[in-house]
Amino acid sequence: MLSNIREVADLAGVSVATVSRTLQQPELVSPKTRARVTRAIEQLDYKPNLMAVKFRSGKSHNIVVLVPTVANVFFARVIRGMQEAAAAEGYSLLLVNTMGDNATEQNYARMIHTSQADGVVQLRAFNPFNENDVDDQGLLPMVNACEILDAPQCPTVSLDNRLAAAAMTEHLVELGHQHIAMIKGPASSPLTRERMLGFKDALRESGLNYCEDLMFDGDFTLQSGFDAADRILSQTHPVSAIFCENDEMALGAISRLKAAGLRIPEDISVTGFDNIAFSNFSDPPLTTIAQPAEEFGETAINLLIDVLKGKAKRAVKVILPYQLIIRNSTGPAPAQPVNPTQ
Amino acid sequence: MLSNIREVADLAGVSVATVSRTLQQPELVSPKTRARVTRAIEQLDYKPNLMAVKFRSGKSHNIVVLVPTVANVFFARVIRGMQEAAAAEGYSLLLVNTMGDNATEQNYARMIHTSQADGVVQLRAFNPFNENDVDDQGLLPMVNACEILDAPQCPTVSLDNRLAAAAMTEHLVELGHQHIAMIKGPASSPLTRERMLGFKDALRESGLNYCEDLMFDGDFTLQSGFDAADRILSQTHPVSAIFCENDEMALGAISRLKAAGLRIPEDISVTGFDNIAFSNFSDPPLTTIAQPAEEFGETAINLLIDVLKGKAKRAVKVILPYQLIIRNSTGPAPAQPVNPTQ
DNA sequence: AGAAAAAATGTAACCGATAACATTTTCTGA
DNA sequence: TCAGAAAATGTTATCGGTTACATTTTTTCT
Repeated sequence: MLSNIREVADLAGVSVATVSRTLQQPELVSPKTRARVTRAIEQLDYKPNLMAVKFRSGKSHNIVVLVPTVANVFFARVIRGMQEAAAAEGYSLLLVNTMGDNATEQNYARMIHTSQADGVVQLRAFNPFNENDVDDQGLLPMVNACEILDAPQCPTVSLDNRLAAAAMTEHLVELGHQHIAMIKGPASSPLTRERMLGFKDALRESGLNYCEDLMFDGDFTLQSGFDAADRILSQTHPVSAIFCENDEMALGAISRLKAAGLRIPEDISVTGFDNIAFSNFSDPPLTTIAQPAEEFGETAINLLIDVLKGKAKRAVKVILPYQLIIRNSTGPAPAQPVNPTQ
Repeated sequence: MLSNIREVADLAGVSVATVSRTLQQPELVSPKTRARVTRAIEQLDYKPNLMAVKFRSGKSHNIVVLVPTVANVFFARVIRGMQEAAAAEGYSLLLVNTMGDNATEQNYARMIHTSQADGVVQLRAFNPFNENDVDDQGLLPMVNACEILDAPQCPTVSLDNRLAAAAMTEHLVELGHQHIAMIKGPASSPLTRERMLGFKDALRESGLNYCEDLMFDGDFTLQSGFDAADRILSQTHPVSAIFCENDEMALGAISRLKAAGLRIPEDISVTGFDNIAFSNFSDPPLTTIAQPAEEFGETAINLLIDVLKGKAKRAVKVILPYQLIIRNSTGPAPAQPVNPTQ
């Protein structure tokens, strides 16, 4: 059924080497034999066994992608970008849903040691490798995307989250907001820390006080945004705006705020981060920070391939641009901020 | 750096076969030698080269997953289910974003011929194989999930879309709706046809007329739902409810309807399909059909592994249950249906 | 104890391609 | 025309495991 290179060689009346060359370096084969071989290949519908090629070459042309969860809309876009870049270079993606589990990540990163994959793209700021895994250039076969992992041995593609968060905060401050709550991502995510720092930066620059009581925990899901808004409503500090660390939490929060009869943005402003498709169709459409998600994926893959090909001499850090998208979930601060216990 | 089986054999003072057996069928090796080998493996930190194993065994333990687009929230959940089932059985997923392109799908399905993958999970109703690809049981190394592909040679896991659509329609009819528009998916999707048939079934049973003019095309994206609603608003037939073939289009439609000043469900009811997370946090929360997305993925993978292991004697068709989830996007039909040109 | 059976281990072919090296063929130029 | 260079092609070891088969060791039973 499946023919191999020997059958092709026999049918074409040449040696296996000639068949291999016809496929790999056709310029080394004379036109006539090349034609004979090509015809034999077609006749037998020969397809090289890529497992054999990969085994022999020691290159699997597979890339492990460690994603906290594919259910996240932003990551879905990043993955799409990776897909395309990888396909263009002849690489396949082995997608792993890590659910944020370090042990799982280390497990899968080990696929490199078993030659199942050549490299890893990590979407979380966790390093599943150790010093022994660096190559001759001193680089890890890994690229870190979206979140910043403090590993000098690997290229990173990210966004200046601190600056972006500051820009968003300034937008709120300009609208007159003085009581801004924040719904954060999990504490384990450096992204959360960066965005919080940007938030603080902007408050300080504006002469506003940072209030620890107005920081609420979330986990980037709709439900967690909903729950955090619930907690915001049941505490005593005044609040006129909520800065959410991603769009999903913002949409969840809006859902809860509306259920409480609050109008957005008249009573309270809400902002997101990521600019997922839903944020443009919500009521109201969400003010958010656009990230070039597909480009994140694309860049990550290309950087990794550079490392794998030994083209990268040192770990570059790529910072992609963000964009503040102002829609209708933010408006002028109300005369009287929301404060349920008043 | 990376040690191979021969080094382990040398260190343990046994033959390579014994090392291999220690790993594959330990019961064939005496406890003492097994211990010696195990110690050598640890000392050398030996990891079998899985590319070699896969090549030799002819089984890649890879599964190609053809997804129209990972950006679709429903598919993201299905993929998560597949991930887990695959990992549990030692398989890896090669995810391919086909963007609905037949040529791309055939290309990637070909990974089976090049021994890069053992099987395919197809989330679209397109068969990238031909009759030659069936195994000795007469089965294709493929499982069809979500949409029903009319291929008797491959297992299918789906939902009774026709029945579910009918149930949803009945719900609207019971609320008194007599002018129901439908926003469909792409005509190329059999799912669209099934849901439309269910819609028609229910109308007929209720003695209502089916009106071709109230069928609108979409492509399962938010934007297409928005656009379709726009078209609904600019035509002349009265409409009191819109049945959308998925949640994303429903949310897009709601966005457009609200922009026109319509209240949901007081002026017009809207329904979705899939029960994605967003549908529970929208304003209003969406009445929809819940599908067990993760279970789809899980079942698909398990069926495929059965086929690959030769355990499946014939192509089974699994029908998973749906559930009508009634939220606040549907309500009693208004006295006067929406009809902008009136 | 010794033969037969069972268990443990070893030897080496093999999977399918690649590529180093060897050999043959074709081309070039005096 | 013929030596030498260049081009084309062939031969074969090799990648790292698995496994059929051969051989050796241990156990069992009379």
